Amino acid sequence: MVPKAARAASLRHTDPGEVRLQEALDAVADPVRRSILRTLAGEPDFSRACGTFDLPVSKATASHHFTVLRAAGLLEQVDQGPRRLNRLRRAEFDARFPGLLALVLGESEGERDQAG
Amino acid sequence: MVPKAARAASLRHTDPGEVRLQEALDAVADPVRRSILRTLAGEPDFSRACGTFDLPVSKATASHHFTVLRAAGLLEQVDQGPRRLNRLRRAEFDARFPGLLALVLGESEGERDQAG
DNA sequence: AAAAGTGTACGATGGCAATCGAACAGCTCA
DNA sequence: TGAGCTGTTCGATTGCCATCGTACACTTTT
Repeated sequence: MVPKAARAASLRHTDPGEVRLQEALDAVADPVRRSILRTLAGEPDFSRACGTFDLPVSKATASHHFTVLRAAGLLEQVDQGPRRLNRLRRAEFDARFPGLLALVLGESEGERDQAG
Repeated sequence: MVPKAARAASLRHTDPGEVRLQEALDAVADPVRRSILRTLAGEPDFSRACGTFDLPVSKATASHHFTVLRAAGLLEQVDQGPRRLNRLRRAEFDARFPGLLALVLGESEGERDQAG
């Protein structure tokens, strides 16, 4: 039998070292994506599947955000059965863009409210 | 005669300490604005008027970008005759968002090319 | 096989920000 | 006062991105 095209085929990771500042800033400029990063930062690596995040958007939109974050070198994903587990690429990303991730993770709740 | 409403009336500066991360990232995520910041970083304070920047946009659009940067606490402007001189608020902004400005200023030409 | 659960792909839509030209407002100098 | 310069404001346009629902793909379990 022919090996299955494994769902993981769509899992292309970007080396943080090859990410341009433009892409990194675009990724991090979205509040939903920053929320994902913060949640991830508070949990052990690969302990959170995409569907376990409490996000104010649809499943399709959430999936899109995870794709953007992965493409920006901000997270690594591995498939585990039907789930896709996530890891924040702290060290690698910080090496490429020192301080940027720290700003996102340090963002307090008070600084977030008022949209706009 | 009634004192003129002085052109400077439109010059509202934002204290970098009160800028939210969302606003800072939005400001810095635009390539034209980053170009302004980099140019400014290479010149003495208040030595550059808005019109002296080599930007790929119209006068009206450039004016808009300066307004956004000022509102984000990234620059200080003073009127000198018909000109508006600019100063990069390095220390203040860096105190509020450590490392962010450094990333922008450190962005090399090669990293900028390829749009997208 | 079928059902239930997780996530992606696709096509369409809406809103917002960047952009522009033209008009306006100050300043300086003749 | 008028001309020339600098920069802002205004209204309109455009392009892009976040968003959505639906359909599909894969996995696990029954």
